[in-house]
Amino acid sequence: MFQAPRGTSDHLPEEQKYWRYIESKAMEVAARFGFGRIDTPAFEDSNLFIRSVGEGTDIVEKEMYTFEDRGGDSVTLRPEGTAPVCRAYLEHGMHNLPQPVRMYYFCPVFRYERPQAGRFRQHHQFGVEVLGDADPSVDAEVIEVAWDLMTSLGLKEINLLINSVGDPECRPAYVAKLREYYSGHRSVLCADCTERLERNPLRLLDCKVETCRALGNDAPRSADNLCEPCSEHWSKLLSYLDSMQLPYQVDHRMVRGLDYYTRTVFEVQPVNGGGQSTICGGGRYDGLITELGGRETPGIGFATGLERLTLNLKSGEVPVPDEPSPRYLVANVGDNARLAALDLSVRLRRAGVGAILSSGTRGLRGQMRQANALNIPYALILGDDEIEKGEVVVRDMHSSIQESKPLDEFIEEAAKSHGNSS
RNA sequence: GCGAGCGUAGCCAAGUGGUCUAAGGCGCCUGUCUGUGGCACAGGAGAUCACGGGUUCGAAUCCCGUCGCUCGCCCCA
Repeated sequence: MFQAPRGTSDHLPEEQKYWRYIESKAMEVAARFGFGRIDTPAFEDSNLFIRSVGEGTDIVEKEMYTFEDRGGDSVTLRPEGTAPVCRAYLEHGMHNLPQPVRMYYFCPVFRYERPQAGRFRQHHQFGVEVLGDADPSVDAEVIEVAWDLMTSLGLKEINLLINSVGDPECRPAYVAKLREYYSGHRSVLCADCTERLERNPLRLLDCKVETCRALGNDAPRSADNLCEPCSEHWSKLLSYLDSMQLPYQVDHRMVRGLDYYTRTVFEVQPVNGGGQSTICGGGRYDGLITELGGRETPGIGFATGLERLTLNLKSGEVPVPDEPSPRYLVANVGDNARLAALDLSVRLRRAGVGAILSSGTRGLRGQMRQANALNIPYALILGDDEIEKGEVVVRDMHSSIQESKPLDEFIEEAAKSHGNSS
């Protein structure tokens, strides 16, 4: 038997209500904030991601689905959503549009990782990007989009964490300072952190080993070591967030794994989250567009994982509306009735009304059971008697009240009311 | 990539070497109710016990490998 590849999963019809729910809320929020949808290819030139995400990152080093196509070009299944959007911005000359350009996307993303709860090799993201405006009010707006989405989804017990990681002006000095601080405590660092000290000192801050955590408390803080412009950006952002009354917490330990982030970074995490709990992450990337060969263009965005959101909706017992069932099930008894039932269901559908033909190989009893199991509000019954009189029995499955109606009259009424039916 | 646990019908599961031609529950189908659902009762279908190999007179049960899932690390949505 075949099974879905490791780390991938099927989203069965019974799961779809969560996806529809998230998609509809996200599109609603995006529309409210003036974002336009963009869809980009599932794969891109490999160099796009190597350049943007960063050569030293785990994503590029060991997680990309990279292969040579039949023409000999190296292509990569999209491991994140921001770089393709930036590529599209450049390719289509969007700097000629009114700035900033606000876009959102839904897309699958692919990373070759070890699967775990909340971590997959193919997962799906909703993300937004704002390109062409460096003002901290844009940061505040994007953070508001993220928070607005989380709260409109009905998620509770979540934290909004923000930090500033500076820019190429001030970050090197900060990293050096950090390295110096930790070097003084080399003897108590865990093995991983000793390694990190050389490769990526920022990562020392979010180590989970107790002794390293303790050191992190007194470590130099990024937000205290910003250059003048970054510092001004940071303090303005904080004042905007305050006036917007967003319940943020500054987290000096938060660093993010993609090289392109500058200044503002933020995440949304469940209060009682485990290892892979971040449900939303993003930040500013003012250097990314130039890295991809464009003129200097600031940008900021975030992405959320639909699978993780779904997990949180379920564990938080957030009520999610059911997918609508068809309004009618057409039951039938006897061979003549089967044809008449087929005809009736066709006429209803062509009139825009949801109807399914029940399996006539079952008895009426079985067909009623089916209507009940499928949560269909009305059963229509056709038998020899009804056909002879040109009528149909309409049974309200909720109240169990049923009545005979002339067939044509019924179809006309059904067609008329389908717009405002439940 | 590292460490650990797990894998019995669509789902949840009992069973830890012979009594397993594998219990029970949910769901599905049928009947009681010959043209009427939700309840109840009865019956039925559905499992090469993840896959492959080994040990043994005998394996769902022990051993090895593979695949997959889960948890922690790493990383991230």
